[in-house]
This record gives sequence, C-alpha cells and structure tokens, in this order.
Amino acid sequence: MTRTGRPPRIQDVARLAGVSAATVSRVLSNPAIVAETTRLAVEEAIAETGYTLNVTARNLRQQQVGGVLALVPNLANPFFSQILSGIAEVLRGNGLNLLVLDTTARGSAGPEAIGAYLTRSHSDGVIVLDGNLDAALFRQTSCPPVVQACEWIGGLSAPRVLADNAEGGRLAIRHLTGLGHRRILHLTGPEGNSLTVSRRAGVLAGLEAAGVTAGIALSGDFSLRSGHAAAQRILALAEPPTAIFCDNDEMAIGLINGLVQGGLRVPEDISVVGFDNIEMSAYTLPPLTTIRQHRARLGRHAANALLALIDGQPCPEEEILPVELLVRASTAAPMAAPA
Amino acid sequence: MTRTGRPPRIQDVARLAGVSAATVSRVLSNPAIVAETTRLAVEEAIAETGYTLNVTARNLRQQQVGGVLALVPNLANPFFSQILSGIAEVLRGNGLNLLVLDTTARGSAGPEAIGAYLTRSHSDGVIVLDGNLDAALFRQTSCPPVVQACEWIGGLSAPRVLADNAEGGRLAIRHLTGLGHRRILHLTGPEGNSLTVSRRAGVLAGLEAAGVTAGIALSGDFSLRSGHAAAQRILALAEPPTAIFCDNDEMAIGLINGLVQGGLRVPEDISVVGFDNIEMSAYTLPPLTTIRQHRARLGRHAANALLALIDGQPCPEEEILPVELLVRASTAAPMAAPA
DNA sequence: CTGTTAGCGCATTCAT
DNA sequence: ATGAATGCGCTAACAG
Repeated sequence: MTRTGRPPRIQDVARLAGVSAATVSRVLSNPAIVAETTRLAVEEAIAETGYTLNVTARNLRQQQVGGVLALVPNLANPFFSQILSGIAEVLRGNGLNLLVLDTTARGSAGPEAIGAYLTRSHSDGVIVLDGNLDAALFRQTSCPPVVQACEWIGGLSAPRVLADNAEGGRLAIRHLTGLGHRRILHLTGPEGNSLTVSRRAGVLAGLEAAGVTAGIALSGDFSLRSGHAAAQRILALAEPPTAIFCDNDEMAIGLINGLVQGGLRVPEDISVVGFDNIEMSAYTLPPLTTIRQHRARLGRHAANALLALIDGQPCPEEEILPVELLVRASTAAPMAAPA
Repeated sequence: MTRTGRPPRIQDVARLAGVSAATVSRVLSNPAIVAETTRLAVEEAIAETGYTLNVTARNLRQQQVGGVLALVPNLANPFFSQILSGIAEVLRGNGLNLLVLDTTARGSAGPEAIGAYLTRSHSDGVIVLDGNLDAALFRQTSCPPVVQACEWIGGLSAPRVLADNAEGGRLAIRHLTGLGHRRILHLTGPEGNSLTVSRRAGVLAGLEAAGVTAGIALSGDFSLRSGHAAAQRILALAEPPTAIFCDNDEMAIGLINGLVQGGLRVPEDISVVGFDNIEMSAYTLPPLTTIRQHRARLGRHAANALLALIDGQPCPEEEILPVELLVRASTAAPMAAPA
C-alpha cells in the first residue's frame, strides 16, 4: 500500500505481481487464458494496489467511445425517461454508458449543434427518440450506427423499434364503437408526426370496420395543456362527440380536466380514451381507459437492436411491439344509445 | 477529399494544411494564439477532410473522462428526470457528458456494482440524487468529486444543493391553519429519508406557530400507490383529519383518488396539499394546492457546484433554493369551522 | 507564432 | 503461458 499521489497504473500492478503489464491486461479481459497461479498473484496485486482500469485508455486503444447517445426531445418528459430507463439497463449490461442529449433543451443551439455529436468519436451508436429531426443529420460519413425508437424520421433508413400504434388506434375505436358510440373524435398529436399518422390510420380502420363514417380529428401536441385547450374547442362544437380518443394519456388527462370544468361528466356525458398507460392514468378521476405500451421494453429492444448493429450482426429493419387495451372507468355507453 | 476507409486524424489535416499537428490542435482549442493566415489554412483543411476531433484521445491526454455521473434512484420517475434535465443543460455547456446510473434498475447488481463506477476513471464527478446510498461508497480514494442534490446522505460530507424543504412544510401548514384547519395529517415519505425529516420539521414548526398540538403523521413511499393506500387508513380513523399535507404530489394524487372513491369530497370534506408542483398537479380534479420547487434549476445549481469542485474552486457546503406555495382548488376551509 | 518531442494507459501483435 | 515492443490520437512542454 504505497502512498503515491496518482492512482496506480497497470504497470504498478505488474511490478508488484512480478509479471508483465500484458499479463495483467489479460487477467482483466480474459482470465481463462492465464495460468491459475499467476492469475491469483495478479488478482492479489490488484487488490493490494486498489488498481482500477483506466477506461479512457482502453477506449482509445480499442477505438471505441464506450457510450451510446440517446437523442430525446425532452428529458423531463416521463414518457421518454421510461424508454431511457430500458435503454440504460441493456447498455449497462454490455459495459456501455448511456449519453443523453436533449434535442430541445434550453441552450441547445439547434440542429447544427446536434450534428456535432453524431460522430464515431462521440459515441459508438445512436438511438433516436425524436421524430422531428432532419434525416440529413445522420448521413454524415462520420455518423455511427443509428436505431430509431418509438418515433421515426421520414427518409431515414435506420432500423425502427415501434409500438403497434395503428393497432392501438384500432383497439381504442373498437372499444368505443362496441360501447355504442358513433360520434367519435380523435385528438391527435402534431400533424405529420409519425405517431399521429399511424395511430390515425388505425382509428380510420377501426371506424370503417364498425361502419362509422364520420371521423372528426383535432390536433394537439401531446401536452397536458393542449388537451385542456382542446376541451374548449370540443365544447363549442355544434354536434359534440360522445367519445374522444386521445393520442396520449397526458392530452386525455388535460382534456378530462377541461371537459369537467366545462360542465360535462366523464364518462356519463362523454367517454375518453388515452394512449400509453402512464402510471398516473390509473389514479385520475375517473381512472383512464387507455392503450398500454411497455416503454421500458421498447427501450430495451431498441438498445439490443443497436448493439447488434454495432457488432455487425443482422438487425431487422422494423420491429413492432404489441399494445393492449386497458379498460378503466373513463369510458361507458353513450347516454342516448342508438336505436 | 481522399477516399480512405478510416476517418481523418489530426496528422492528415496538418499535412494538407502544411503545418504541424500541434498547430492544428491549437486552432481547435485556442484559435486566438495562432496567426490569421495559418488559422484559415487549417480551417480549410479541416473542412476539406471532414476531420472531427477524437474525443477519447483528448480525454486520455488530458487525464479526464469527459463526463459526469448522475446517481438516480429511478430514471423513469419524472421527478428525477427534470432534475437531470437541468444537470444535462449545464454539463453540455461545459463540454461534459451526462452519464446516468439508475441505482435501483432491474439488473443493477446492488451497491457493490455502484461502487465500481465511483472512480476517477469512470467519471470526472458525481451528482448523487439518491439519499439511500451508503456514505462509505464515496470514501474510496479513487472517488471523484461528489455533490448531493435534492436528497442527501447522512454522514457524507459532500456539498448539498437542496430545496427549502422545511419552509415548504411550514408554508403548507400555515396555509391550512389559516383556512381554519386544526386536525391536520401529514403523509410523509419513508421514515429516515432526508426529505421526510426536514419537511416534517417544517410541519411541526408550522403547527406550533399556529398553536395546534395534534400532529398525526402517516408514512408512505412517495408513490401514487402509497398515497392511494393511505386513503384507506385515513378513512378508518376514529377522528379523521380535515386536511392532509403530503410530502409529494404523487402521493397527494393517489390519496385524493382513494378519498373520493371512499366517498369523500375534496376539498369540501377534506383538503389536500402536495409538494413539488409536478406538471400534472395543475390538471387533476380538483387541481392540487402544492409547494413549488424548481427541479431543473436545482439540477443546474448542482451541476455548477460540481464544476466548481472539479476546478478546485470554493463551493458552499450547502445551498438552499426557495420554494413557494401554489394555491389551487384542493384546499378550502373545513366544513365545521372551529368556534 | 510554430515545430519537435514525448507520453497519457492500455491491448495487442509477435516472439519465446 | 508469458514478455517485449508498438501505437491508438491527441496535447503539453520546450525550443526556436
């Protein structure tokens, strides 16, 4: 236990164990190929010196960064942080760091600043959770392997791991039409957003399957606030819907708040269905009927897909994870049941 | 634009510009000290080659990691992800990565696994958001500078950046006693938790200031579920309270859900106050009266404190950020006003 | 203001 | 099964 100022290097361990640095390295990375006795000697020397591997040096030597970059629109949004949680879990298991870049954070200087991070020098791979980025960003020759999760970018040919958004829309509508609803409004995400588009497709398919023609849609931006704002617009409609399907739970919760403050009862006067099954949705009043998607799982799958890509293994271009309907108390049969 | 397989190195740029590698390096890190004309030549060569700095090599040379590790109890919890958002913002501005380690994640092999990351080789500094970790973990000689944010660990003498938890508790109680409440229950976080302890102290101070003696406390674990469960216990009390202060918004929301399902009206029969002002709390029914703390700001302050520490600058041992009362609709005067 | 030299700590040849 | 030598790509010290 010498009292040097600097942390011990691999050489110090080697000297103490009476072996070469190469042998210590082997004990660290592939213990099987080293003789029992020398291995024990090395391990003892490691313990005695308190040696820890210099990760940066190894990364340089191995020509890697040791981290994967996640591009998220908003770190503070629980929706994304749950996906990140799944990503982090898989990466840790493979000795990789999760690097997070908030694409819309205060002080992030716009797309060109993001481009600067899309380099093999900055990360070993990228997981994109933001469907609003420009596909051109990822075409730089220096860009590491890319996987898209949850949302996706038009024109970017990188593997995608998605929830079955269309099926979710279809399930929600089937539930509502099954209850007898005919005037169903769809509160969507931003127009053009990949989630909006595929959920809308499922909604239209569901309406058609039930023989319902009217398909009103209103668009929001996935926020609580926009759901709340939508309530005003809906209350002002000449022929208000008897049920509303929202593209996410937060808009649904904001909407219910607005509808109730506007004098309606949910579900007696109007039914509401969300999407995502955020934890809160089980505790709203009334508890929210919604489409469940497993976000941590989606993150894990995306991370695994990226690892495959990095290792040069085959990786499917598109993976679709199942969703399911969760019936709670925010939906009921319409008051004036159809004849 | 030569078509080599590997990305260009600093030498390639130097050759093309007709200067030495050192000069290129200077242009990159400190352009001011290089002559105008050579600088332009180098910049042109950089553009022509598409050169990007190898971050790992620089980190090795400069004996740093280029990243700060955040220890969070649960990445998926929006409470923490908002703090992380503030941390990430400051770190980015200083060219540092945010590395996230979920201390309770699936597959994280317990405390000893966390200890393995607390090394100068793994990060340039650590921000601890988890008050339940063992202080001994941070006493390893190889541990980089540490700052605690939000929660803190008993016996760990690292700078703390905290919200004014006691004041929050005091404000909540003052609000309730001001409305005329006398039987006030405090739904706390886990016993021994640093937040619980300081908020409890504020509550007791507030009660004493109002001349109220009875100070019932029940403990939960900050989750929606535990708030919901507390409702059952409260409904069963012989002398139920007329108001409840919860140590966070999620418990408050779960609690309201349970109270309403149990037949009570909020705030007519019972008032509820939360803590945190999560976004959702403005959209519950009724909207939640709560104590606002600015989580992103807390993250920014913690990150700045850590940067100071890393640079060897002075850093206050404790920084307390203000909180404020936000009155919404979940609180009202008690029905049977005291004489 | 710029070039030369050296080395950050490690993993990987190639010998033995 | 192990050791010696080499270089990953960059920046800092020193000369000039």
